[in-house]
Amino acid sequence: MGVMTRWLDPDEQRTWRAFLTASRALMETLDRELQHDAGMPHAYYEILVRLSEAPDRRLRMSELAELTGSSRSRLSHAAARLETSGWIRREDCPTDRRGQVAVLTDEGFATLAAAAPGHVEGVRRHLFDALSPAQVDQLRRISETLADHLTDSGPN
Amino acid sequence: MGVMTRWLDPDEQRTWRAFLTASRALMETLDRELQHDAGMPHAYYEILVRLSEAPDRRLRMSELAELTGSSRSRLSHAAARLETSGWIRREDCPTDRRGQVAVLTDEGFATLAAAAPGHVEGVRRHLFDALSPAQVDQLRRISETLADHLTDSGPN
DNA sequence: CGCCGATAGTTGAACGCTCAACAAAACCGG
DNA sequence: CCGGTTTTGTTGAGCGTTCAACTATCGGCG
Repeated sequence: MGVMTRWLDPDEQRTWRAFLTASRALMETLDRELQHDAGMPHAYYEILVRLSEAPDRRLRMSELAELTGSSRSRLSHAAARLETSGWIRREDCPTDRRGQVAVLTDEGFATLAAAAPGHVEGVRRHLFDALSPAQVDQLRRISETLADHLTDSGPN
Repeated sequence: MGVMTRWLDPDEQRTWRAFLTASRALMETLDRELQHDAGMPHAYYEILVRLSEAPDRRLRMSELAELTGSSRSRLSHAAARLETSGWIRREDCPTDRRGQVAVLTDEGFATLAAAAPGHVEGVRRHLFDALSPAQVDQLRRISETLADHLTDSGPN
C-alpha cells in the first residue's frame, strides 16, 4: 500500500455524489411506496418474487439468500417475519436435516400479485421513464460490470 | 390510471435486477469497510464530510439534512449519536431560536481525516476502477438525470 | 468407524431508520 | 398585534439489519 491517496478529481466527485443521491433517492422512494401500499419493505418483496418464480414456489433458505443477495442472518430474520405475516412457511428439507425450505403460501402469492402492478409502475416512473433507451442499455452494462466486480471479491 | 400493467420486458428486467444487485453490493461493501476501519456507517461519514466542507465547519441542521439527503428525523438521531461520539457538537442558532447548528469538532475532523484515504481507495477499487472513462461519464449523466427526476416529485 | 473442519440456519443485542406525534418559534394576513 | 399556518428540530416506538456466537448436521479423510 502506497502512502499517497489518489483523491477523486472533480468529475469523479461529481459522479460519485450524483450516484449516491440518485440510488438512495430511488431506493427510498420505492421502499416507501411498497411499504405504503403493500405493507412490506422492498427487500421482502424481492424475497416473495424469487419464491414465486421458483419451481413449486419453494427454495432452500440458502438459495434464497444467494438470489436476494442477503446474508443468512438477514434472511432468517426476514423469513421469521414473513412467516408470521402468513406469506411464507418453512419446512424441513427432506435431503438435508440441517436445511429449511421456504415456501410461498397462497396468501403470500396473492399479496405479491396485488402489490406487483403498483411496484412495476413505480420502477417505470422513477427509473425507465427518466432515461433514454441508450441510457438504459448503458446502465445495464455498468451495473453488470459492477456486480461482477463486486461479487468476485466481496463475500457475505 | 389504466387497468393494464406494462410489465418489464426481459431487457428491462435484467437491467433492473443488475442495478439492484450492483448498487446494493456497492453500498454494503463500502458501509462494511467504513464501519470496520472508521467505526461509523457511510451515512455518518457523509455528514462529517459535509460539515468539513462548510465554512467554519458548521451548518444548520436543516441545511445538513438537505445536503445529505436525509430526513430531519434521521439527521436528528444521527447527530445525537455523533455528538456522544464527540465528533460533532450542537449549538443554538443565534438568528433563529428554533434552530440548531451542527459543528464538526477537532476530534471529528481528525477521525474523518483518518478515515478518508481508505474510503476513497474503496470507492476507486469498487467503482471507478471497474468502469471505463466513458462509462463513468454515462453513469454521471444517468445519475444526475435520475436525481433530478426524483427530487422534483419525491419529498422527504 | 470416528473425528474434524465446513456448511446450514438461528438467535439476541446493538444500532440505524421510519413514521407519527409533538413543542417551540417564526412568519403572515388582517 | 393577534391568530392561524408553516418551519425547525426532537422524541419514542417499531422495525430491519448487522455482527458474533451458537447448534446441528454433513462430508471426507485417516
